[in-house]
Amino acid sequence: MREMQRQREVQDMLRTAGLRPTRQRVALAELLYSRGNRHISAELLHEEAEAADVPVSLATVYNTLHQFTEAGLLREVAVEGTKTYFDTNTDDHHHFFIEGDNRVIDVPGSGVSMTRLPEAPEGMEIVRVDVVIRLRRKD
Amino acid sequence: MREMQRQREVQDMLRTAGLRPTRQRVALAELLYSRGNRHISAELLHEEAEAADVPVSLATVYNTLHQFTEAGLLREVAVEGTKTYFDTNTDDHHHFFIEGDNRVIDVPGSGVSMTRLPEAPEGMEIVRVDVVIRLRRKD
DNA sequence: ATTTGTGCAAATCGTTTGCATCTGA
DNA sequence: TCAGATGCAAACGATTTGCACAAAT
Repeated sequence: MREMQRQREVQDMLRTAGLRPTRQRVALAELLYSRGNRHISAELLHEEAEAADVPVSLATVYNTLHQFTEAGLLREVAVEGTKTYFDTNTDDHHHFFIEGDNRVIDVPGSGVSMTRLPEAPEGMEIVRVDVVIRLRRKD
Repeated sequence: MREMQRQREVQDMLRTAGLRPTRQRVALAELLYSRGNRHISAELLHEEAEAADVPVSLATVYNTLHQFTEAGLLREVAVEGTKTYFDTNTDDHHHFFIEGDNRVIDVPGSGVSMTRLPEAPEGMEIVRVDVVIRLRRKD
């Protein structure tokens, strides 16, 4: 069935990234990548895993998210606040952040463009430019 | 002397913002605003206060920073990482973030400009746009 | 006098770490 | 076999909170 098919894909993805496809990693990867782009916190992913009958410790969820990030399968989103979000979309793109319900969503298409990026200071190079558009519910 | 002059200015600033000019708040405001624009963490401000012989508890530093922020005297800078930075420059401007030494600095002038800001999703309005340019030391 | 702010210590939250135990190649 | 992964619980750092005390109007 479809289930096994997806597992194999995920395993290959992990192997390609140089990560052993363990039970937990495969399960987490499936949760992450089987529903389009997501912006998820460690805690929420942990809950989803439990709900899906995949017992994983929170520590392992953190380890896994960081490994995926280093392997280029995820991207950390720098939003203010204490929580860290991981984005399954690693392409160059920007984010809306909804104050209040603390949700992160992608800016569709290339809705932002920058003209005149400033020069990096002496001896520095630009790693990435993050744009976060803070939103509030209109009342 | 100059010292008292500055105190009065700061007291007025606080009163105008609707905050009682208490000993601690005046002292913290002086530290914040007497040396040009700063990007400072609660912990560092606390240390500076101690060093300046103004005993303030860390809790009060946090309270004060948040009150100043609500009053529009400060702006929280959304950089990833656990620590929160407060910026004494509340104008519209963007930031460099130096990975490694976790420093935040202002992008000078209006070195960045955005064309085509995306529309806010239905029922939402844009509060602010934060741009963080991540830098790494060139090797 | 009344309201508002402060200090302290304990509590909380998200995240990381140490280490003994398991598991996949 | 055995390097590498996992789970657990304890450790951690930053921030917050509750409450008795102190200071500002």
